[in-house]
Amino acid sequence: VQAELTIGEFSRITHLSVKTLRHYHRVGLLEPDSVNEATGYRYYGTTQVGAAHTIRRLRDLEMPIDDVRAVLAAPDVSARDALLATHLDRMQQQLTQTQSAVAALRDLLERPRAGIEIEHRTVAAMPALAMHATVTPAELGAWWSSTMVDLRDAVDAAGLEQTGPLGGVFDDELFTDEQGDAVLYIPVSDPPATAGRASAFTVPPAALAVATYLGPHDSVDRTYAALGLHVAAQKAGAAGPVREHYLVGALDTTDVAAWVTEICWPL
Amino acid sequence: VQAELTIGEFSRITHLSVKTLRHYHRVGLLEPDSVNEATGYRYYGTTQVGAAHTIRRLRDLEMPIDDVRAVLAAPDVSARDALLATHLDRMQQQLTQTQSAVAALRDLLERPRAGIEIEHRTVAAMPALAMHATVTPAELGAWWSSTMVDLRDAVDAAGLEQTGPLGGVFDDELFTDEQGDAVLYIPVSDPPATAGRASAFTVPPAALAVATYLGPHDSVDRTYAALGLHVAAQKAGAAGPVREHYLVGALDTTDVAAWVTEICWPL
DNA sequence: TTGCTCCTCACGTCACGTGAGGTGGC
DNA sequence: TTGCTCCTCACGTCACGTGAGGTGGC
Repeated sequence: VQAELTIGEFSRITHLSVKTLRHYHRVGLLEPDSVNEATGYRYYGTTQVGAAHTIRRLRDLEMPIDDVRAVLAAPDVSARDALLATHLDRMQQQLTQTQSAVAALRDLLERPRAGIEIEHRTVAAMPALAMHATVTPAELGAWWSSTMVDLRDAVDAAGLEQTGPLGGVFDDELFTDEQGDAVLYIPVSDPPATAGRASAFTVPPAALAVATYLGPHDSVDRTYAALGLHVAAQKAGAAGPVREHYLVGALDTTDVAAWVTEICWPL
Repeated sequence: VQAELTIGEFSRITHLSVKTLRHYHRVGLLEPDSVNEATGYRYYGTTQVGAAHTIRRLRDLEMPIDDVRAVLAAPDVSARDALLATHLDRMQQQLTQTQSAVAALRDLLERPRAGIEIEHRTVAAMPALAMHATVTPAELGAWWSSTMVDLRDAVDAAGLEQTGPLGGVFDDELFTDEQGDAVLYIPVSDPPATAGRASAFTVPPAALAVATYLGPHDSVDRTYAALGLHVAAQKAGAAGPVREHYLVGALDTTDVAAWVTEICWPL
């Protein structure tokens, strides 16, 4: 027979608030050992303290409750550790994003809005090898970083010669709405129909307003704004997806300050 | 006359979603230059792009909207920078907390639950100099760190001699509810009524169950749990606030692994 | 004229916290 | 018996996102 604790006792022992314990019961994360049917009183067993501690630790790390449930239900230590590792990876990514957000803020406040030069350019259709995805704005960053590497590997594996800089084509909806198509491509002279997860793609011809941006990708929105205002001033409506050309990018150097990106707004 | 942009154009230019822009209008964070009364259409001015960028940067750093509003309304650069510095401090604190939460998780998963030794002890009343506060659990950590230093300074400034280790008394409500009284005290033989923000305090006599905890304060809940279960097993109800004695703590060394804390649960 | 853009309104999300109003347990 | 503990239920918080249903602008 195991000792049963009231919710108040269990709260004092685990340092989880009574409201929180009731919430965890409601959502099925931590069910009391027994509940008195007549009174509704919850009774916790002493062996539940360990689970409570695990939950507390994971919630301190802002792991979603559904994921916490999965950790508690993990069949063995290696499955559990895999779930934890995934979450710690996510946290590491967030930290990286926060660091670049701080840098972008500093940049915005300190760097004078340089007069951004805008050039008009007409480009012909161009054969390329590409990877596509329909993503949300939140997913775009992760997709962009990983796909860039995958694409280069696919081009290398197919023994193709790159005939121009890596580029991307992005639906407007990716910025204004919740979902849109994204494409990353590498120009090659004679692309096969498919190469691994990549496939042949023809970058369409277009008239573009182009501005060049130097530095990490996080502050690129300032260049977008300058371009967008320029185009709007010309009363030209939206005429298709925007493009980016990575003249110097993540595949070339880890020094983000050395990155050179062309932003292209269709006319 | 300044060019006016529709919400869709402004969205593409600033990379803020249309839904987000409407939300910012609703809460008065970023009001369109003009709104057509008949149709409700919002029109943004080109000069609002800068504010939009600032908002975006600050929201990327999870600054609450009310604080963002304050930054935008700051009368000068130094006032603005002060607000930003406060937020960056908060973020730094969060980062520190996250790091210790990761350590605490690792500790929980890796360190075998050592058989915690519990001692019963009866203590007499003891004169001390103390600082009090009514705080929420969320505030407790920050209050604890800063007050500890303030209290030591007050004792030093009053030229008093410390007669025992720094200690704390904490209401149960701090763990089970949303608010409670917290006290930090330093035993001294003959305390003045007040010394700076500190005042005389008599640590009440008590019968205590005591366990010693080695290491950073983040994993202290495991010792609380062992003590609480021990006391519950003896069918002794809650008999007043818990106490902590910091035999080795933040005032003594920055090496958190060397900290020694006695946790005292009243009987 | 067509279809694209814009609108409002009510509700959902996430992990709880708040507070009213009431009952059971020691 | 008293008052302390526990209960439910509905709503609030925060920063938006969702989706229905409808209208205006080029």
